[in-house]
Amino acid sequence: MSVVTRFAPAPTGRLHVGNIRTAVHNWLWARKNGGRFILRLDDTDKERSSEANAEGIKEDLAWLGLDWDEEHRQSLRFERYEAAFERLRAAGRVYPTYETAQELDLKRKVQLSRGRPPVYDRAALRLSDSERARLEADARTPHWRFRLDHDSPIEWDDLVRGRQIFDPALLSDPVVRREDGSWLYMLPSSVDDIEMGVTHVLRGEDHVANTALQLQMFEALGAASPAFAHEALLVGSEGKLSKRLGSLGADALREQGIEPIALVAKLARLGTSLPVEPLAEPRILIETFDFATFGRAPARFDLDELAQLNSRIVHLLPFEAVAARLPEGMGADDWAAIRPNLKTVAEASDWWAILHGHVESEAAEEDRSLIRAAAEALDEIDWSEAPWPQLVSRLKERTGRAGKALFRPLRLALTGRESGPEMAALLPLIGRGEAIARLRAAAA
RNA sequence: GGCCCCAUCGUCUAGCGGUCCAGGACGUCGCCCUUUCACGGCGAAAACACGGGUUCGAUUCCCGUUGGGGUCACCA
Repeated sequence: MSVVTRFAPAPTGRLHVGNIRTAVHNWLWARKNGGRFILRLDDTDKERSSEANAEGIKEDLAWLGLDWDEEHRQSLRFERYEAAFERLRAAGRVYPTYETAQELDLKRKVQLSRGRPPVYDRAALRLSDSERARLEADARTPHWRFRLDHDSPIEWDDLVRGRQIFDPALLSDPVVRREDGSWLYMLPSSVDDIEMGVTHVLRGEDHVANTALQLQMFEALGAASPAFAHEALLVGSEGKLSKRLGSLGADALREQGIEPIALVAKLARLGTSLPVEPLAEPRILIETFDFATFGRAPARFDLDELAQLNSRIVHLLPFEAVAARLPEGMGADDWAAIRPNLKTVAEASDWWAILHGHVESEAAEEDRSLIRAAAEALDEIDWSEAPWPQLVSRLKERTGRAGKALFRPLRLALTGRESGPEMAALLPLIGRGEAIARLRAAAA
C-alpha cells in the first residue's frame, strides 16, 4: 500500500512553527515511503480564509522545500460534502438542531458549574413534530449535527500515542453544517481523507477527540479509516504555550536569516529521540523518520537554539547553494573565507562591504606606532605568498607585541571590527593597496 | 470541573526490575588549534518531581500528590 499524507492548513494566516512541524512530518513520511504528499487548503470558513493567505502558505512551503504532489481546496468541493451529507441524513446519522449560539453557550456554562462535562444534551433529538414545526414557523433554520453512536467505545491504535479508547457519550454530537448551509471542518475533512485516499493522518494532539468523532464518520460513510498519529504540541521556551509561538511565522523567520533547511531540521527532530543535527539537505531526515522516536510530552521550541543550528548549517553550505543570494562579484573563495564566521547568509554582504568598500577606524593612542609599522611592513613583504604570517612576524620582531595586543589593533584598523573571519584569509582579499591605505588612515 | 496525555541533566531525549555511582545530542565550562575573536577538534560538569506501596531489589510496576499539556466552538 502506498502512503498518502496530507497537510491541511486553514488559510487564515501564514505558516508558523507549529504548523510547519506537522507539514514537515507529513512530508517526511510520504517521501520516506515514496508516497504522495497532498496540500489541502481547508477554506470552508469564508470569513477567516483569504486568497492572500493561501498564496502565502504555498510560498512558505515552497521556501521550506516541502514540495506537494496534489493541491485541493475545500471551497471547490462543496458538492462532495453535500452528497455525503445526504447519505448521512438518509441513514439518520445527521439531525437538525435549533439552539442559538447563546443558548448553547448558556447550557455549557450551567453544565460546567455543576461539574459536568459540557456535552451537547441532544435536546433536538427529543423534539416532537409539533415542536419542530413551531420552530420552523418561527423562522428558525436549523444547523445540523452528526449523531454519534453511543453503543460501543471508539478505539484506535495511534502511531505515537498507542491504544486510544474514547467513550462517545462524553463527546458532543459535532455540528457539521451551519444554518446558512456552510460546512464545518469535521465532515469535509473526513470526506476528503476518504476520497483522496489518505492513508496516514498525522496532526497535533489537539485533534485526538476529533479523531474519535471522525472514526465514526468514516464508518457511517462506509469507508475504511486511515491510520492516525497525534504528535504532542510545541510550547514556547518559557514552558507555557506562548502566543509568540503561534505568531512566529515562516516569513518572519526567513527575514531573520533562518535557512529553510535549518527550520526543517530543527522541527523534524525536536521532541524525538533523534539528535537535532546541522544538515545541509533533508535526505538524512527522510531516511531516519520514525514514529517510534516521537515523545508524548510537549517539547519546547527555543528560537535561540534555532539560531545556533542555523549558523552551524550556514558554515556547511556550499557556494553553489548560496551564490544567488550573495553580493555581485563574490566568488567561491570569498565565500569560503567568510562563511565560518557567519550567523546568516545575509551577513556575507556585510563582510563583502568590509572587504571592498570603505572602512573607517581610528587606532587607539597606544596602538598608533604599531599600525604605522604595519603599513611600512606591508610595503616590504612578498604579497604573492601568504602575506599575513609575514606581516605578523615582522611586526612581532619590530614591536615586541604578540597575541591579542598585536592582533586586535590590526584587525580593527583593517576591518573596523573586533571579530571576524581569520585575518590570514581576509588580508589577501582586501588587497595590498587598500590595506596600506586603511592602516595609514587609522594611524593618522 | 469531566475526560485524555505527560513527568530522567538548563533543553530534546535513551532507559521497557538487577547490565545505571543512568547513555546520546544541543547548550554551558575547560583544553587544543589559530602568534587575536570566531570556526574547528578534544574533554568535563550536569538529571531519575514528591509520598506511599509491590518486590530480595525500583529510574523502570501500582496508587496518590504536585506540576505541565490537550480537549469539551454554528474555529480548524
